Amino acid sequence: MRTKEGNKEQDILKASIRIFSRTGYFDAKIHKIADEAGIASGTVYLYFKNKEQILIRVFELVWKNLFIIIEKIDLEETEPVSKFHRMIDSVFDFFNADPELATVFVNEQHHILKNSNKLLMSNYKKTLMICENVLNEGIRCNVFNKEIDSAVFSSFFFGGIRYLLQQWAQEQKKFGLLKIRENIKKLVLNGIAC
Amino acid sequence: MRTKEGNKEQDILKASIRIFSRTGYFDAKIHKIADEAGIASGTVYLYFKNKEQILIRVFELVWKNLFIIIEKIDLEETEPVSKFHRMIDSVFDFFNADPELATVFVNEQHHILKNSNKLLMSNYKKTLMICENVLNEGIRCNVFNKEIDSAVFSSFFFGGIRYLLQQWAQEQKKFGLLKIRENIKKLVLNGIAC
DNA sequence: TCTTTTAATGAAAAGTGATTCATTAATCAG
DNA sequence: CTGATTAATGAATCACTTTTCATTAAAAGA
Repeated sequence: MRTKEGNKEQDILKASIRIFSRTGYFDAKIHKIADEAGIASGTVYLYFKNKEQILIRVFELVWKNLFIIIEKIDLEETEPVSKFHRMIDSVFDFFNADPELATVFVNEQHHILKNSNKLLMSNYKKTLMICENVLNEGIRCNVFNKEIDSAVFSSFFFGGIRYLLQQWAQEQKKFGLLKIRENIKKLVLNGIAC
Repeated sequence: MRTKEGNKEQDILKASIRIFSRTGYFDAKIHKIADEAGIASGTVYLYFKNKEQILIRVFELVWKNLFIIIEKIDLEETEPVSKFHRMIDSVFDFFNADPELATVFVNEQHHILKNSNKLLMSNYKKTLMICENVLNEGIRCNVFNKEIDSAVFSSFFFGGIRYLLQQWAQEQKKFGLLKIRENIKKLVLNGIAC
């Protein structure tokens, strides 16, 4: 019998991320993705049920990886402030390694949240929960301000990082991610007031 | 001759915001928008060249209004910190008045930035510029931290607010916008560290 | 080598929804 | 009341993409 050569599923995912980041999900045509992956358009359907499943798969993988990263840090560190530092560093490292993935992650999130699947949402929520807990831990230990609401903080924080990543990945890339990272840490920990 | 009754352009815009916020731009069908506006689908094309122009119009109006609001404050206040407070308050007030608009604004921004038009971009950039200048002013007056990069700050700040608005407008609405607003001010000005 | 089995292809079908435009409705001026 | 003018309609068209599937290609085992 004929055997599969290479890993077409991987190829399709990689090609999709490239095309999605360039044109956005809805302007991304299966035909283009297939071209980019070096296969025929019909072949895509041997590996994915439909176009939407490709996007869902991308997000599944992202949130699975983010969860693994964040959970590891949560278990390894004890101090809320150290957790905070390492979590930011590693999220930035993760996206730094793949700017196109960052763009897709940022831009298509709302589409995903509508048509969410359970596996994905579970990792998404678990990850956000860990972050919220870090803040609550810090408040208990008296290293974080009692008056900050952890839910509001998490949303603001994630949203801010999302947008910065978008800016960085999409066009400018003027400022390095390292500088961004340090600025955020400073801003969040100490505020902007002198 | 027959005369126009009511303001169908307004009706279409209002209906579009409702439909866009509910389903997202790409799943929003002209047919549905027409239904919601109480007109026939063909009528939409008497007022807008195509579907995309409706979305662009929505963003034009938002950024025009935001610019007016922000510029007014910038001219009226002298103190960077007071500017900061009033700007946040009024942006929140603006979206508080129309949660559906907030959702569209947050979710479809990336689509707009791709197919941008000049008028829109001009107000968008001018508004962001004012905000960046407020920070720079503050740094000069020694009320804001010298080590914060104003471009990074602006992006983070806007992104954070965008995401919070989305969370608030879309589903939960558990936390009131007022509480969110105060939390953000505190967080940004003083950070989370004790 | 020949058969079997699975992989891959890409032309064509099916579906979709944006947009057009011939037609109808309403209003006004004379 | 009639003709002229503009507004509105919505069925039909058109453009376009996803998805299917009959066909072909490649590999493995006999």
